[in-house]
Amino acid sequence: MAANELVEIYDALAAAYGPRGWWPGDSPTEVAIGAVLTQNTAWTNVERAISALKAADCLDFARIAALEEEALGAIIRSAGTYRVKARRLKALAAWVLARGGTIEAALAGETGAVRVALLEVAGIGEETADAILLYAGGHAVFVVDAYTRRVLRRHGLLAGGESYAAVQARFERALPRDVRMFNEYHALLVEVGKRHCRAAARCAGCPLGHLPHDETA
DNA sequence: TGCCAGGCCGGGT
DNA sequence: ACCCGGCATGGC
Repeated sequence: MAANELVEIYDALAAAYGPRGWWPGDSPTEVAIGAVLTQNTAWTNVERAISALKAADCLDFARIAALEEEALGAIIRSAGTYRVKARRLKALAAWVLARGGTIEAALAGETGAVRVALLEVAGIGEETADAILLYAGGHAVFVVDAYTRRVLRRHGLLAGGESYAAVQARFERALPRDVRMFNEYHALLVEVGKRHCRAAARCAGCPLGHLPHDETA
């Protein structure tokens, strides 16, 4: 890879799309809840569930902790896998309440330690943890998701099969450890992924045209 | 109309 | 240490 191909990709995407203003969500609480709801799920379905939570005045960890799991599931039904997600949101709510009662308090502290603690919550894996850390907590961790992998794979920068940690380390080694940039970079990868690299779509016309393409990836 | 979406977990090799 | 099925709605 050139001096820093990941920086070049960032520059190309930033030039094409500009600031994305991510994560969609008005508060750290909404961001964290959205991170769970969007697991393997299209964002349009998550939006409905978040609206329903707002309408029920339940976009709040104390309220979620107090809700019956079944009732919570009914509210977030449109997000899919709603029984699983109700359980996971309850687990996250319990975690938040045990760490001060607000997501801001729960996420305060040294990044590595908070990450380890988050990963202990049932239903919070590496990607969800990192999305919460970065977009709700302002921690400098790079979020690796399906779009990240697909875009890099299609442009020859990943072979496929690399671990989450390996992909993440590559970004974090190549880039300045900067919350703002990590935030923006992940958002840009999702944008280019949605426009040009969806599973059954093609990369034609994408801003990374200077790189090799493998549209079967 | 089937396949897919901004994963994660548990059980089986 | 992997690999796989289950979870489930709504859009194209």
